[in-house]
Amino acid sequence: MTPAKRDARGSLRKIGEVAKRSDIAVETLRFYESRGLIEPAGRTASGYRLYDDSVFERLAFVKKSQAVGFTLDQIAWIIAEAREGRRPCAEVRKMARQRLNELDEKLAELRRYRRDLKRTLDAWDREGVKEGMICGLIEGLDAAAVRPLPGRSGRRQPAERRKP
Amino acid sequence: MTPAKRDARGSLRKIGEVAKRSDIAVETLRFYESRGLIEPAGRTASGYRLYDDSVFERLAFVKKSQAVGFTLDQIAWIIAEAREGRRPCAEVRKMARQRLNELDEKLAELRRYRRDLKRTLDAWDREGVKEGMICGLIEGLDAAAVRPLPGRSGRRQPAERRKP
DNA sequence: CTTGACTCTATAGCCGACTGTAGACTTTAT
DNA sequence: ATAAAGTCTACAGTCGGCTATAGAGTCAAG
Repeated sequence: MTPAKRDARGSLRKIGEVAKRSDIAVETLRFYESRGLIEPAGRTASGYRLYDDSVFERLAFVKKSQAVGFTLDQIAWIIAEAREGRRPCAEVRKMARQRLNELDEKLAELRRYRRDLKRTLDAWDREGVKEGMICGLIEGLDAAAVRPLPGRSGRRQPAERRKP
Repeated sequence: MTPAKRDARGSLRKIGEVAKRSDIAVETLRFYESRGLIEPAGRTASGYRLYDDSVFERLAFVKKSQAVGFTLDQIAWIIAEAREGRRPCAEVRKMARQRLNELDEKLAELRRYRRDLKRTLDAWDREGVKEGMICGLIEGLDAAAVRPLPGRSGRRQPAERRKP
């Protein structure tokens, strides 16, 4: 009745191998567990996590959900629902639709920023440095451009897995 | 020789008034000072900050710079340069160009996310719920969509200035 | 003259998704 | 048998831009 190693063919893997195969850092896997996204099939006597291959499907689900922009909390919620036998399709659809709207808003916003910045740069190219506080570059901006800018912060590039 | 109140017509303002006029919270103004973005013209004997009207131009500069996507550190650097008599035009231009590129990349990325999500939602509409792990919604995503998504985190809506 | 609004400094917390550290233990390879 | 590599828990730190709190002092109106 050892909970771990219940099937020799099923090849249970330790966290390091899961990390390599999924290209997700070991610490991130443990972090995902703490957020309710994954769970090991069992543990060794000494406490090492053991995963069966379903973890890869689960991780793919997490990644794809992230790719469309769901937060880890949302993903954890969906998984929890599913584990309790519910299929939260209606809610997931609603979330997806809402996400689509957010994406559209963000796109519109970014396009505005781009347009303003381009305009400013072009003006500089045409007219050279103007009188102005610092270089006439930014001061020439449309006042309407004065809004907060999204998409700069937190989440930066996954930061190059170091291979020791 | 009182450093503060050096010109009666110039009307020095305390931080609360600057906050109201610029619609930037008092705490944020102090925070900006700590980041080298603004500085009071002087202080009262009791230590209250006093600003002259140039602070509004400065704040506009900060806001506009933020609007095109510069970080506070970059803005502080530009200001510091200018204060030392340099006009860092070349660098500012370079920063602006780079920011334009970043903006373009981010736009392309977001468009991909939008396209993938739309595709998934449309497929659902046409074909209904398919067999799949949770709802067939996310699982149906193109594997190519599996990339990190920007623009969700940290910076959320400026959070409705409370008016007491 | 009191009360309440304002200001001060210093410091901690928040959001999201990790990333890194310390210190102890286990497993694997030589 | 030993050393290197892997794993464990628990918790702090990162990024950017604020936002909030505590505790004390200051100022203006009634």
